[in-house]
Amino acid sequence: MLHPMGWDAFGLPAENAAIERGIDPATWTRTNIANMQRQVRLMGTGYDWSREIVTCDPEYYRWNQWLFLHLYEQGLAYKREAPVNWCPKDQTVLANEQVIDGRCWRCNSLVERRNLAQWFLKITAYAQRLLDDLDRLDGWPERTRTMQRNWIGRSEGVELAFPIEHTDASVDVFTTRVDTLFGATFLAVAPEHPAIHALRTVISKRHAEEIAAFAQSLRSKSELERTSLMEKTGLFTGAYALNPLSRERIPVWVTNYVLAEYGTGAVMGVPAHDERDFDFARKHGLPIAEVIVPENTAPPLPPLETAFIDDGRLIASGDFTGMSSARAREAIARRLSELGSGEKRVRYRLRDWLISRQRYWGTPIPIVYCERCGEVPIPDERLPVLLPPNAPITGEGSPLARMPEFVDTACPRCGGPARRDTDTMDTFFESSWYYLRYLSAHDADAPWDRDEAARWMNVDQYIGGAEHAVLHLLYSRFFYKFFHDQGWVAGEDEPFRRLFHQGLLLRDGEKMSKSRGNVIGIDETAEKNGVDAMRLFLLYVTPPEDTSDWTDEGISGRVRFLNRLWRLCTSNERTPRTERSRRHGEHSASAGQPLVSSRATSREAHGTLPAVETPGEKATLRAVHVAAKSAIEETTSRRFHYNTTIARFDELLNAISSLQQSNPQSPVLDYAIEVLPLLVAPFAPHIAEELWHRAGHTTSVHLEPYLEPDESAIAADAIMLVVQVNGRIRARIAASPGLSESAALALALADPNVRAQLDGDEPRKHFYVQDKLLNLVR
RNA sequence: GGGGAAGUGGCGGAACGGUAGACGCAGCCGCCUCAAAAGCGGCCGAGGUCACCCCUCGUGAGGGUUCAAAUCCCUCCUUCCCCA
Repeated sequence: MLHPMGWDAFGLPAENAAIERGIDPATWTRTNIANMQRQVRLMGTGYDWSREIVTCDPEYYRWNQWLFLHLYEQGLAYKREAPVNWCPKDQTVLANEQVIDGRCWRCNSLVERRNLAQWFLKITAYAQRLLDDLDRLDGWPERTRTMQRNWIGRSEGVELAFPIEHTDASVDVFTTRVDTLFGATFLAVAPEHPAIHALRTVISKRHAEEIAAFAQSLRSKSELERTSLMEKTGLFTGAYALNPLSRERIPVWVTNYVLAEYGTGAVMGVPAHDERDFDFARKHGLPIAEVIVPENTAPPLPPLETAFIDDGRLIASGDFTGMSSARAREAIARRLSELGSGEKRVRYRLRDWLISRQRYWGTPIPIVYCERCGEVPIPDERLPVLLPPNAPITGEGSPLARMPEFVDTACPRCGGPARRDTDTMDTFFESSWYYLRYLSAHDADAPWDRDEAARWMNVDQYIGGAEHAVLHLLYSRFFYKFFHDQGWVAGEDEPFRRLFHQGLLLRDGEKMSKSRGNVIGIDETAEKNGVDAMRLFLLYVTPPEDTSDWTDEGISGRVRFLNRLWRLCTSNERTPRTERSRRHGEHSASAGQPLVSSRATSREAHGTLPAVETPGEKATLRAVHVAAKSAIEETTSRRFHYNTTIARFDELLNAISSLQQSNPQSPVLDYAIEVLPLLVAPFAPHIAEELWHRAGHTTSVHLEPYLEPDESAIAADAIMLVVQVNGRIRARIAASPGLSESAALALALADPNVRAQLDGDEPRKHFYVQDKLLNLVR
């Protein structure tokens, strides 16, 4: 098993520390990593630190650059102009989540949308594969797969052209509901749509000015505002388009709810059968033409109160009248294709991944701009392009752009003067492939070794927050498919076989955060309660997929558990080991040796079970093996509900306590106490190791095979048969296991309360669950 | 607005169609102690004159499927998440 640890170290927090407190991002990051690493180790985790990676280390990010260049070579990394969120004061782009109510999250100035040349990765080239392969990821939570499906957003429809009257121009629209084409009563285009330019010849100066002002007023609005929050508004352009099939003349409007960068930037307005178009048409007095009616509807039709968006049967649609929506979609698509006016198309909601950041603390993009050769990639052997130290980080504009010693360089192709790209990469770039770097953490010649990748990949169990469902987890899948296509990884082209989302840890019902001041100090809490108690508590409060709430009272229960464990194990030391061994010679290897010893397998090592005579002994032996079984099952099933396993440990201590009182000389007591450290070792590693050594062992408990649950110890030697009459419990009868159906029936019918409930009747039917329950039906 | 998940004692949670509330926290009673803490033992969903028998009700609300439902299905309410 490979269980490594590393640090996702580039990104904004380090840069903000530099801006706010003047600390060098590299120093700040190193200090934090050192402290966090110390705390991770303090918690008694078992990572392979020889494979530790740090993404801001040049030895790591040079491979970011290397991968970028290979993507570039394949045409999967490209630069183009794109509208971005731009803060005019800070002179930088902002991510969507950094724009709050249209304003910069930091300086509160109004954010503009600007066209800037940006680097993109062509994730859309993998859209269909990313979608299809979700079906195979059955080790992933269904909700995560659904989210990715929705994010990719495949839709099948028709792209068709509406010619603009009196011009050579036409406007393309995409629709999944081409069956409603005869109901189009207007054409809605984004105010930034390039066709607006072509309309110049047919629209008046007054209209043109209004449209320009309208576009300007929407410039700063985020997508969310325009499509959902704002009222749907628009302006008539003065131009008309022609419906390609009906040849009907429909007005062209600009609207705020159609986005230029989305789809074709224009939609056909069908008010009768689309809610947004319905609202818009009502507001602006546009006609509402019904062309789809529910099956079995006879005219006359009542006027529509809302849009009818379901499939139905076509009316008032020329040759297509009478067809079902499904048939009409096919027929109309075919006709449009014959006319050369449109084609069936598949579109995805997924957009290419914008990776440019005008920030300092990230991987420099390994491209230079040469006066003579243009855009030139840095050759592999000249990597890495190092991030220069002492950057002027002020929070305003790109720091790298203001560093001539970084920007001015020589063209790797012609040697002439050239300028470096001053953008850095989105930090999701490095997190999309780090899992492969663990395999060859110190390889100076390649990002990872192909043989190692063939041996280890893919990741058997991946654990991460649900907030990455459509970010990190989608990008990683895209990268891995690219690696697979390059032949760099073998086997399946999916990186993570099984995925588990852990929940958050809250405090007082709120997310722990420095600004709320409710963070628990790991050092102080460990000092006060001990690391083992912290570990047990975290596992015990909640199943790991749920959000947990840290409480100081809650942890006291685990402290008590550890104290009990300690007392039980150490009190037994009063009896000299040799004496005990002589007394219980049947299950100890030789006098003076621990009952449990280090051997190759659990079966050999933890060997023979002690003889059981009393119910208390049976219960204790059973509790030992039930606990072991729980620990193993929660692990192998990948359910990880160790809260139930720890409850089994509580029960075990309860059983041992009472056995200790009733039968202090019992060999089962010795056995249980011997294996206790072994059982709790993965959960409370420190106390387990100490108790293990105190019990006379000289090797680590953590190198020992886990206790193999013994089914004969788990099997109950007495059962309680629950007898129901008509589904209600009427008796509990003690019996021996292996009770036959007829014997169970006889026992039940002999019970006075059962007889009373049957009131002299014979049960008509009965249902028997072996050794558990008998339900009699009157 | 659409999609998804979840609602169980005072609290965190068990119970993957078969004894609802395991285990812990908090609380109450007792033992120990000069006393307290710790520890140990007991009680702890609601109700019927707790007689440690037995009965009734009870897993957000209402309906359904089933011999049997916290669990499966439908409607509604609430909360959270994702998307618009």
